[in-house]
Amino acid sequence: MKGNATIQDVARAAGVSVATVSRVLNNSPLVKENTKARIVQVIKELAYEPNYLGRELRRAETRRIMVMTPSLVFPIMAGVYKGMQETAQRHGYHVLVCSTSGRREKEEELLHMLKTKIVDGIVMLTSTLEPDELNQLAKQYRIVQCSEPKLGAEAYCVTIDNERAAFDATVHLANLGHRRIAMLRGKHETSAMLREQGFRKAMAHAGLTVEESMIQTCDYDYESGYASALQLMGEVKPPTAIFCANDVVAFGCVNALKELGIAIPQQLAVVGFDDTIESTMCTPNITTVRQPTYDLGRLAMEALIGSLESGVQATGQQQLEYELVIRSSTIHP
Amino acid sequence: MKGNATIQDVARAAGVSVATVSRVLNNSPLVKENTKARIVQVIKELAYEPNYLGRELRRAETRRIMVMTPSLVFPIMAGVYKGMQETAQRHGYHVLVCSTSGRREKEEELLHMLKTKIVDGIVMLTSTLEPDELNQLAKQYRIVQCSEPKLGAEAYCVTIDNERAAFDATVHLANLGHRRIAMLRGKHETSAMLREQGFRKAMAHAGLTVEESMIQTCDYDYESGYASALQLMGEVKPPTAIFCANDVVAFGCVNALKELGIAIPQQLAVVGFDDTIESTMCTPNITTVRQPTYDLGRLAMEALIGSLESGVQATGQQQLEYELVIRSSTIHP
DNA sequence: TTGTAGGCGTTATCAG
DNA sequence: CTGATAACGCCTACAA
Repeated sequence: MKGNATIQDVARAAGVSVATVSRVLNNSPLVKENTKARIVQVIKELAYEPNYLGRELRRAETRRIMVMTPSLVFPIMAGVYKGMQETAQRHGYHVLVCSTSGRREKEEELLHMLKTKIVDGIVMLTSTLEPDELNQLAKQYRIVQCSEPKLGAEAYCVTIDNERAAFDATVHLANLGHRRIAMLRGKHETSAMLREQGFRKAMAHAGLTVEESMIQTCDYDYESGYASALQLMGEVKPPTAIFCANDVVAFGCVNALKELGIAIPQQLAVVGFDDTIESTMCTPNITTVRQPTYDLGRLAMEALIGSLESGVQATGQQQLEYELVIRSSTIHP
Repeated sequence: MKGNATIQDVARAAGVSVATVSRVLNNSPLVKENTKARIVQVIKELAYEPNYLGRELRRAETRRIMVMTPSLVFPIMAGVYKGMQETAQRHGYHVLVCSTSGRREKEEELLHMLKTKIVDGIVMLTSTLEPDELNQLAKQYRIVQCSEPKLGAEAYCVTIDNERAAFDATVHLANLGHRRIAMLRGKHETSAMLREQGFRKAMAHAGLTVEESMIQTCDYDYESGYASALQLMGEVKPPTAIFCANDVVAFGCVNALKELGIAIPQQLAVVGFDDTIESTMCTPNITTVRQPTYDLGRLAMEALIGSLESGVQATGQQQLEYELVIRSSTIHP
């Protein structure tokens, strides 16, 4: 198996210099139709494709952007990816979605691709970095955050107001007469913390007390929701409502509760987060907080690309509107 | 914002040649501890990171592999990705998972990364290429297929025996006494075709006739399953069992049937495919065909890496064992 | 309109 | 052990 053709081979075969071939490759108008045609012909014959490593090294840019995600299978990401992809494409950039699986080690490996110039910049949907590590990184490399803010980090971030969203969701439950409201929160995410704050404020606002056993930490998956619900219902004074970290967790709760013979929403109400397909797949359908996923992705990408073109790191926070979508897991139709 | 340091800068600052710095970078044993320490120190001070474009251009390899998938959110992929990732890592390769969203145009864009040397090879979980296009490509570039074979393509492929799996699933339904069995099949995938063959053979084997209206084409998502079920039940002689393209589709069916007030499995049985988490989330739990996802990924990756190291394109087919997992969507507990 | 030549950052060969 | 120096494949002044 022979190596592939290079620009030299094309030049030789076409009887021109590499410069002229390069011009054709980049459709410079300075090439005579005649010779251009000949070169195009040779390119086809040799099945020549330019080696981008050479081009990118020379141009000192790859026009590739990495999207760093905690998981390839987070349902909420679908819309975010779309917003990013379409935006990047519009600007002539290519997107690589890479998963850290939530592991620091994997994240460092991915950041390495930024540092070693394999990508021009990164959109972070997750990070295990400390705020000052992130600030340090942002001095030399282009980074923006999306959806999951890092408090104290200066890199641009677009999110919803997680605290207020959680506040609203909790108030919704309180208004329905619930007094013992539990919360299943994520572990390390900033949003998890902000939402807990919102939850606590809403409880106080409604004149309700928060029992610490009613706030549990969970992973963002079905099994975790299932197990946590069993745990909560095993308490001496179980809740009558559960506010979940996301829709899949809520789904897990619902199924656990069903198996316990608990009627939803009559005996117990469940609220999810994100408004992903799972909230509709579940019976009963899940009341949830809808995030503007497409715009989250779009704005993050626009900020990054702007930063790349201007050469100055993007900063600041931006908050988009969310919507509480009420379904039958909290209100009996 | 100044450009980042290069190997030259390091060499200058450390008072050595670039060659020596390069040796340190690649931990050659030929460097005196002394000078090595000094260089390492300078590297740290300058926050120097090698530019991989330069390295890869020189080495003529990137040690990156692309995994081309139809969708980032296909649940079945989770295990496949894992098998690939771990295998690649073990061999010192890096994996990029890229989605075509099922679009030819996007696929070509990704193949471009192969042709332009941004990745060393590709594992295809999907393709819109014709067999001979694929064969042509495999002459110049390293490609393997996983899970979704392209009939007539010579590139290595690892799968399960889709026809036999569908045969078994259908026989399972026939053995339960079902005579009007419907099938929701995928659109373009080879596996969809093979499974239809298996379905038809099983029907014949059980002495049952296949009515063409009982074989419907669908997308691999929830909504499609939901809509298809409604469609099937609207036929003059609706089925008493439905064999679905995957678990999410089966989930959609189940929910549609529930809304129609049809009892599962008493009045109608449902079989899924893949044994993803959704088959357990659904009530009732879904009978399904479990694929050896991890090994599918692992073997595909091993074949590709072997091909990369040997320089000769991998060929041949490999079939792994599957398992029919029987749950309550077909048999009342 | 085309060619020459230098350089992007790295590694590898070959002397010393 | 270390240092020049020539690639790797491409782009782009600058010349012609």
